[in-house]
Amino acid sequence: MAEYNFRDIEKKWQRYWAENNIYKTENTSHKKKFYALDMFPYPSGAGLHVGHPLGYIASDIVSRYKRLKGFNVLHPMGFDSFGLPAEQYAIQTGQHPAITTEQNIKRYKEQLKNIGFSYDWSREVQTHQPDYYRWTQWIFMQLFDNWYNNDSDKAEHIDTLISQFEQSGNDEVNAVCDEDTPEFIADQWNEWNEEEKLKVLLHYRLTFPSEAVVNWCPALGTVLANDEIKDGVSERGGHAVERKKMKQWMMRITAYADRLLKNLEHLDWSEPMKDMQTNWIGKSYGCELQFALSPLNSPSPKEKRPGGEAKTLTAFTTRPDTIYGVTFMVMAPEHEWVNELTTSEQKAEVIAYVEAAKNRSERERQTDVKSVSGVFTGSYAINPFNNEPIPIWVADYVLAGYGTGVVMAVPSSDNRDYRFAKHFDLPVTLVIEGSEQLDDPTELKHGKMFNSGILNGLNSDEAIQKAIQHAEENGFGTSKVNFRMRDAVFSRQRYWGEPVPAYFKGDIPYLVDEKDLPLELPSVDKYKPTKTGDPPLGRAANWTYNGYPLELTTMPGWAASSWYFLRYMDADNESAFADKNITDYWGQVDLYLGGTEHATGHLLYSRFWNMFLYDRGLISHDEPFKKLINQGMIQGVSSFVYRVVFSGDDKTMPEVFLSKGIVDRITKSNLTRAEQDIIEKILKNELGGFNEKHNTSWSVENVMEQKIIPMHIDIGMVKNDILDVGAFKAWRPEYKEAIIIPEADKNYLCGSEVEKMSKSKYNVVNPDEIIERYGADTLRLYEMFLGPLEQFKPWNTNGIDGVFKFLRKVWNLFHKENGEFYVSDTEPAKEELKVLHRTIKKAQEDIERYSFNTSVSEFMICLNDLTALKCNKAAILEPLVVILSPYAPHITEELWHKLGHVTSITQAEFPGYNEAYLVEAEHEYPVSVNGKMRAKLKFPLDMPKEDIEKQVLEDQVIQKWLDGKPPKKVIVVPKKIVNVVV
RNA sequence: GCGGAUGUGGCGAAAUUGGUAGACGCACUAGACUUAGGAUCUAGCGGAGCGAUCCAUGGGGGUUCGAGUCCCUCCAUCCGCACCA
Repeated sequence: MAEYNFRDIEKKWQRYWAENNIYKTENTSHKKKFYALDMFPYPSGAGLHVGHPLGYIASDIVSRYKRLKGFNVLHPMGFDSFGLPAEQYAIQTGQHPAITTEQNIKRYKEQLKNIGFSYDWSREVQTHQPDYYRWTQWIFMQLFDNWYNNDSDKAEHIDTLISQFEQSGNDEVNAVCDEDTPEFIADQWNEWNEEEKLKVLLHYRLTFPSEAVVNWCPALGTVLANDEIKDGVSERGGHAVERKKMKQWMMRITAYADRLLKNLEHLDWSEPMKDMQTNWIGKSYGCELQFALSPLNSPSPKEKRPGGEAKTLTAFTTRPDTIYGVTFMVMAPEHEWVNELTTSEQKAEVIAYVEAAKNRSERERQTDVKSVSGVFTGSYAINPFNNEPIPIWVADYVLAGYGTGVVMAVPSSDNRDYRFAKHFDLPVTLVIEGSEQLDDPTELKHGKMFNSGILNGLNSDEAIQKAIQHAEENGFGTSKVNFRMRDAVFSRQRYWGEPVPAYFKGDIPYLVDEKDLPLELPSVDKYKPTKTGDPPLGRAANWTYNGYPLELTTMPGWAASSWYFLRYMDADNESAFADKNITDYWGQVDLYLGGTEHATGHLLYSRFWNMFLYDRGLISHDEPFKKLINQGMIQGVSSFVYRVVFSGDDKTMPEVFLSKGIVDRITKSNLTRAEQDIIEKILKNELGGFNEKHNTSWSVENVMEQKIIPMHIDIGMVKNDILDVGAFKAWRPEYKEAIIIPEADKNYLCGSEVEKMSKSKYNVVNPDEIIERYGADTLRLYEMFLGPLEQFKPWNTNGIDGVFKFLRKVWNLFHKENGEFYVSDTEPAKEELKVLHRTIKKAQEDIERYSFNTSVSEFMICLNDLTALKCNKAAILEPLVVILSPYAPHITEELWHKLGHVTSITQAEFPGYNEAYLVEAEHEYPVSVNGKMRAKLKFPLDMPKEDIEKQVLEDQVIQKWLDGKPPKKVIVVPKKIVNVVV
């Protein structure tokens, strides 16, 4: 048999592609463009595992396919190279993070090149390089110099705002700004000095420094974004996170909340992904209602509050229709009026509660959502609809950061309010008809209102409208839209990130001059925070600008990744982040591939920045990613051994490992007497030796009394769940003398579990191993064959032989025993052409709908058919090689050249299929009676329905099933089925 | 709690608008060639039955001549958000 020597073939073509710049893409072309993009990786020290290339292979297939279809394809790759792991390594070793980062990048690139991707490496970006982050800093500066005008509904340069201030103050300015922005008139503005003016402008800038409550992670010494936290601990490392007030740079992403939401409609993204972003933005319609305050400690509405001023408490609600059901109000413990509204009698209790709430970490608050707690302030507010007094409480189920931090509690329709009312024995007023019949009235959300004054008889939706209208007319409420999304914190107390190009004169931030970009990372002696708690940049000597101190925090990870897709278009540009003509040519990313984990991080921030650049006329599309596909994660299959854990800290304890079967039976306590004897015998034996050597006196009883815990071990030591005991004992010095208790058949059985692939779980499968053994083409085909792209699936190599065999058979069909290439020049038979055109059609349709697994199957069927026909004709092979090339570029390139084509396959054309070969003159119809298949009959395709019906009814088999009865009707579906209805 | 997804042989999975369920591959069984090779080829492979045939797409119900596919309901698993008023 001829040898399919994938190693030589793959090396040969990878070199050829590189030397001849086969995949270099031009920025101008008469061809239509196609932009296929992968989410660029963070180059971690562990290298690529088999999960990473899944999406890369899919996008590479699409890229190669599109090239063959005559598109000018942009298919780049780069590295998101600022990040925490490199920094932590730097802290431990003192080595500059750039060194590790660049080593890792080198390794990643080697691995990527081995798989045979068709990237244009001349466009590579590395976000930690000054020539890249120079533009990240530049975009930051643009954001600083812009404000959001609600009237034009876009970002505008700050100068337009200043000129409005000069003419008419900020009364008529409709901008997105801070809540505490002062009101002023033109005269005031014009009298202010520069410092005062700049201070006011900070309320409007799209990026600005601010005192913000942030997620501070003491263990990492940095601030984390909400999406970097999972279950109250940091996503990386699982360290505790606490709430802390700190000076931070912020990004006014909330200005874009509405557009980020609305644009989702037009994006070709999966529904779950859109839902995730929709929920994250969390738009809710409702109104703010003002509740006048009663005099302290008095439920009477009549008297005026001491001090005269009629203060009101504002609450946000989505259900103003239930206003007559309000029986109390609740403020967040952090609310600024808590003190003021607390009566002297309640003071002690309230202060204690607020203190306790403050000290409760976010984590505790989150995990403990069930328990009800709160305290009465002693004050009352007035329901503006019926002038009833309502007691004001403080409770931590109300969040300070959402709405106004005050809730009008309607225990009859909100479950949390209901539980609160039950717990503190507060009244419940029903307002929706039918809720009186329920144990829990809050289960009925909508219906006809009653007990509700002016809203009586209306249904909920009408009542909401009426209530808002009533409140607006009487001046105690306005309709209001609320968002769950907050402004994004843009500061990290780290070294390994982009320096923020801003310096301070006193409190006022100024931008560095554009000509001084990039503002390069300074060198520091250590990568830790300073003794005074400043970020690492505080260690840099002369970290100043014109004598003023520069910002010490660096940018978060999402800064660089929010615009890298634009840099690929024009990666070497030194005078702009990218040339407008070029970004106009490439436009949107036509296909973006990456994981779901970026739904509320990267994919939201990059839409925000892109939209901002669009507003400023710097690019021509307001959405960066037209089509998004989320490839599923490839999980690892971890192996476990079961370790007996001795209580206490005795250094002389033996290491004992029990086989899985034994553990299972011990935990179910149905170990048979015989089995127990065997275990005890082995243990006794082994322990004897151990005791003798270490002069200890462990007994079988000692061991059997201990806890057993599963422990991850390297999957390389396990085959078919059976442990290689020798390898295990050699794995770690402490296991050299381990006592291994196997099953009755002398094998030690390991447990297994499907988990995320990670170094710490010892379950990482490296693609290099697969390539070494089967070749890159097999790896590519196999990853696609594994199942639907978007699905999560554990890695297993069980089926990889089938894919490898397929490639070898392709090879063998066109080679003699001695390895000589041979194809026949004879005209292909009709049957052979049919096989070919069916495959072209299927493969094309499958790629177009991103169903790569089915197209691999189609290739296999094609090969089986050709083998059966003994077809090795050049006229069949040539188009076949082209359609297979996106999947297995190396072997097909080799065959292409053997056919005598001198150029690379990239310049070939994807062949069209010919319907004529697919249409059969006769079609075999399954014939069913009442839906059950009973016979197969052949009819010419153009035979009229009536004739088919007639012949079907005359058929003996069908007559048998009709059993003499005449049929009610006959349904003929062309090219599908004939169904006789009795 | 809210939102979303998935459920088909021993396994990974096909079935594009309702139309022969299980394509293709793995594993397994038998045979051939060879003869101690993890090679290749041929055949079989959801369950029951000698068979015609019957039963099978998480469970139950419905629409239809016909349902893996559409509707209702329940169950299980996974993911996202989580006291958002």
